Amino acid sequence: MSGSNAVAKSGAKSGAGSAELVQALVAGGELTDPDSPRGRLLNAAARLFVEKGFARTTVRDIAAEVGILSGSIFHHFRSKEAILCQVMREVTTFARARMEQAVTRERSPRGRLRACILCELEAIHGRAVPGFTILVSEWRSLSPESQKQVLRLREGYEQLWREVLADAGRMDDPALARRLLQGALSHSYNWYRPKRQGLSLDELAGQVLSLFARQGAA
Amino acid sequence: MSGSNAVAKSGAKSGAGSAELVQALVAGGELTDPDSPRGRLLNAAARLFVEKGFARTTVRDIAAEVGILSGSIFHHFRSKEAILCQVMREVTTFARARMEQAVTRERSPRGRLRACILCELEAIHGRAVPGFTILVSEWRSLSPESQKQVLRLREGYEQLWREVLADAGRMDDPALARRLLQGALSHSYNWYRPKRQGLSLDELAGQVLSLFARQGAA
Amino acid sequence: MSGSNAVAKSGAKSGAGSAELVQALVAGGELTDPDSPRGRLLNAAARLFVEKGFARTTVRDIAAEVGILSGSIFHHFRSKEAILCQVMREVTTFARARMEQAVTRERSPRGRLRACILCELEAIHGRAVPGFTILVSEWRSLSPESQKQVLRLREGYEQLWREVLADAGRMDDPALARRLLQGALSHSYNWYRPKRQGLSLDELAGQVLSLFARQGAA
Amino acid sequence: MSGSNAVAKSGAKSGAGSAELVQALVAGGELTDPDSPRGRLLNAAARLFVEKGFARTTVRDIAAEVGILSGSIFHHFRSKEAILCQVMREVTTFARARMEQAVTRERSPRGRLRACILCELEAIHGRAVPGFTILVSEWRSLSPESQKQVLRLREGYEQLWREVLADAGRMDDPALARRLLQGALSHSYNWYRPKRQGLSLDELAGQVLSLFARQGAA
DNA sequence: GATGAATGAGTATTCATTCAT
DNA sequence: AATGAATGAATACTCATTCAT
Repeated sequence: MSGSNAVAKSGAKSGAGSAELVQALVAGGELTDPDSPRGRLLNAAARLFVEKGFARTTVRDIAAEVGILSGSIFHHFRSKEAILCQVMREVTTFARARMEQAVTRERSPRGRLRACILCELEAIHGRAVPGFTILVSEWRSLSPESQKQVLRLREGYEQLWREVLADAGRMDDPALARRLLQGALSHSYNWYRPKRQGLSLDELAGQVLSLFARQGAA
Repeated sequence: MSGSNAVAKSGAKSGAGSAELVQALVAGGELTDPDSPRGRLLNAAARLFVEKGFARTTVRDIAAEVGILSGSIFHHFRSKEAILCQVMREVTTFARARMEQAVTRERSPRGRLRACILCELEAIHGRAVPGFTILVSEWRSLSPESQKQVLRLREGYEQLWREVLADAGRMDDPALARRLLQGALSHSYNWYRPKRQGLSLDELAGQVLSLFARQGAA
Repeated sequence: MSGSNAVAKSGAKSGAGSAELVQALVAGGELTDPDSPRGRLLNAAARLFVEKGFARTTVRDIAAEVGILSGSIFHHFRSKEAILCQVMREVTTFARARMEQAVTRERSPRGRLRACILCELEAIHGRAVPGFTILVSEWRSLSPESQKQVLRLREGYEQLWREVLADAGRMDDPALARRLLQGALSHSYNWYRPKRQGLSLDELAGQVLSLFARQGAA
Repeated sequence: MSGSNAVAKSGAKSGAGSAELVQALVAGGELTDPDSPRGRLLNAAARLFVEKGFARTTVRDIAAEVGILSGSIFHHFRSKEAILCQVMREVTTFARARMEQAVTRERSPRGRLRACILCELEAIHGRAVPGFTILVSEWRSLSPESQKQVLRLREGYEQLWREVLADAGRMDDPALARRLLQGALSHSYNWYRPKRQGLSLDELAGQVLSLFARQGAA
């Protein structure tokens, strides 16, 4: 999903090396080459789904975005829903790989938790991986079968979160904490604007961390 | 919005007296009588918008739900969007009145915060006021003009939240705290099932409170 | 059809005495009393049909114009088309009576022709009888049966025109002349604006007369 | 607009060479090729608008006329009104080109006036260019913006008329004369039937000419 | 005579999808 | 792989008309 250029431009700390990560995943067959026609289609769709929502995005919109006609899309994807599904799969794959990388770099439990928070915030706000928010916002637009596919891929991502959370604090229930955190973070898409608030994502991550794990555990 | 029967059934602690609240608001012209044709339409629409989303709900669906034909809907509302707007207005009005009531009953700052959290959780999960979640999930389905109308009504609700938050703890930024909390709570619609988790809304409110304001401030 | 007030206000030469004419026709059962509910309905409908066209005028529009609800219209008329038909009948009846009156007053053939032209221009431009233009513009909105009814009433009006034309000039074919004249006059509804052109209807009648019967015959 | 076959069939004097004229205008991008799907749609729409009126013609009617389904129309035109607008534009373009051609052929002022009259009569009665009458009859069905577009194209046509009129007679006001003439001619659509009256369009043009410019000016 | 609610057939328009070229 | 035309079912919305109260 992630356009290599977008990654390059971001310059975010945990985004360093994202271009290489994409290349590796493409090479491993886990991601579609963002420079292929199919990859460009996925990127355009992801952007539009985020911007206007799945139902309000037409295949014509997507086609126009990459400069082809709507009919031609169906040479690449069986259906509009298949595009959404693939976007979600690739977003999930990439977000997971990226978070694993980020977590590995950190040594303290609290540092790892902070890395997870920042990673997800960056994903939500389109640093490196456009389309992450639709995993939540368009979940119901997916057929049950597609949902299962994506859930399988998502498993590891959530597992990692829970381990980091369990490790980081004295919370009784890491799964619950994850859920609350997920809601808090994904909702930030609706209000966070870096320019307007004069608050960087990194700072926001810090605030979230201190609010959720205030007593300095770990 | 809230059908008096739904309220009666809920039996939730802070829901006590909701039927009377609805009656008072209807009498004051702030709410549509849930037993009028228009009110039944609003209730049905709210339920469907929550369940399937605004875009995937057809006016036929709504009409069928109350046993009329689709064309007849436009005797009561100018457009499908006007229904969404009115649902949001009434949900907002009711949620605000209900939270004010609940907050008034509490004496300690922490008690008031807990009351707010519980109130919003109950709203989200359809105790007393079906349709609360679409304030977030379907916000973009509303035209800018309608958004302004709803925002004006929402103002007081958010103001109350910020006051309670500021009062309850040592958070530097009540507005930020509110936003994170709002995301965390509203996302619970996607995962919380009272039966499955063996966790009551009241208990969940407690958990949220302890996570967000752990060190026992206030 | 003709509102007595409109007539009173017009002050046009040949319009003098229109109020009395209306009263006489109402008394004779040929016209609906413009102050009765039915008459007000007909007047409102006539105005709207002229303004927006029959197809684009809804029964709601008509009802709203006289301050009742759309359903109530059907206590007065069987259908929307019945309103159009009745408007046309009354317009025709009145226009004919009015032209007979005007022609009688003139002594010269040319004077009578001029009176006819002025009469029709006044009818077209809503002096005294709103709705005259729809006799042409909405003719096709009428069912064949209704057309026949109106045609029967119109007969005498056209007969009078042809006599006056035959009498006034050396035209070989008064019927043809009438048709050309009718088109020329009725089209004036689309472009003639008394204010803008600084041309009174009376002057316009003069111009038309000199163009159609230039050599001063009669 | 004009199907080449229709032109070929007409055999009217001034219609000679109309097929070539259409071809030239199509080549110049001023007219849609009447054999393209879009052109067939325009032709069918023009005929139906003339026959039943714009409001009473459904897109289904138009689609059925060319053997497609109603939805497919919107592949070619943004809206029903866009079809009306394009019909009017093409009718105007063609009528103007045709009249210029006809006027050029004549040497005397009176001959040129007669050519204009005949040209417009032929246009009105569907010789060579179906849809001309809707320029008058459906003018109000057009949005103000579309009206402006058509008016711009019509400018030259009316300019030519006024020049020919000014040149042909001693009329004080060519613009007024044109308006009366336009009304007289366009109304002929409602009554002229070549078969019934035993009057050819050419003869009718002569009668109109002698009525409007009787004294043999020019 | 009027109301307000409902009907039901009809409207233009949208859009994912198909397919011959 | 792409095009352009078409499909066909669905969409929101309109409106003349009916009818119990």
